Amino acid sequence: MGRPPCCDKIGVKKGPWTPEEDIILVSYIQHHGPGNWRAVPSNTGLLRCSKSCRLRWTNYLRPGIKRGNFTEHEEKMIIHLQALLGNRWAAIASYLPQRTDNDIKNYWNTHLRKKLKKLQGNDENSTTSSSSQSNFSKGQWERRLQTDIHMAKKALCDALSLDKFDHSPSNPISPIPAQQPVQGPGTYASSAENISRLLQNWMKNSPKSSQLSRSDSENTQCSFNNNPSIGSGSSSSEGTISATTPKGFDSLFSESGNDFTPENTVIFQVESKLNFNAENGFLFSKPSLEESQVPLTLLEKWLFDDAINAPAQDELMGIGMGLGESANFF
DNA sequence: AATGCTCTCAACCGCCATGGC
DNA sequence: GGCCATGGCGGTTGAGAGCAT
Repeated sequence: MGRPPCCDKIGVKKGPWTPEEDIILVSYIQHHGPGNWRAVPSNTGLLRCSKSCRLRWTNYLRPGIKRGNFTEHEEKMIIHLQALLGNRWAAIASYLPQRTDNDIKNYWNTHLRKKLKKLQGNDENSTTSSSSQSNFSKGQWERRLQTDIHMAKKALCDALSLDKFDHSPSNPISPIPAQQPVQGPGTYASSAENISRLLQNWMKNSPKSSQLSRSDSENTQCSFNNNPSIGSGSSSSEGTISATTPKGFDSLFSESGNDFTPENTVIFQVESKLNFNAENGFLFSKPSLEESQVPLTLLEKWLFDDAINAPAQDELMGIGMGLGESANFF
């Protein structure tokens, strides 16, 4: 017998999501939080399979997702990380806040791979199918580990400079080192604007606009009302910062979503290596890579000691293989 | 204006990992 | 330890938009 489908295909809708479906999904998650995807279709009445709901949320509806053109910095990051990690898009995405693995994968396949190919063609380097990949097999796990260690060091170094961190509510996601702030709706999915409009009325009647403080096993949360709760992500490196906003649910998609009051809640998805904790400052969280096998506390201590002795620097672009490739690329 | 081609990216599919029983 | 349900990930597809002819 073959493996049963993830959901029975009868009566399951496929294809593009409508704004109405998006609203239903978002409002459900607003109340229940992401997770238990199996229950989502039955609880919401959506004629979608659980996987589809999860994908729609993680790749499109989730707040904090940056859309639109990739910056040069992001391009470099992707190229370099791809050289180091291969096509492990989820791992790469964990280093690029606000970008989904799907986005990165698409961008790689449609833009960067082409660019690199072209570049390699100019170099008349006959090692097609990306020389980085052919080299990649050698010492693969060492490089991965090295990458993670360097990233972890960098994150820790950033964490050490606590005074640099802006705790003001107007900067809720500043733990993301040297990254752009969470984008407003301008860069949010265009359909979100439709949703936002549709939600205007919905919000007015919304009962006590959805508190999102939840014990979500998937995400690490910290609230900005001095009630931080740090959870341990079971499988994701993403952290979720839930903060309050006067704009209510609408602020998920509004420009001024960074204002906070205790009345309403907005979630910012922060794919950061750091979790802010009002009590401890920062908690270091391991990268989402499965290769982080060392118990975190030991690694933490080691990294911490090392970070103190080593000057903080932007090591990411200068480590591992493929650096020259990346550098020459631009 | 019509047609065909190319490109983009949201969504799907299938496999694997994990956790609970 | 085996089975099952569920979530996560990477590869792939296909609809639609944009562009060229």
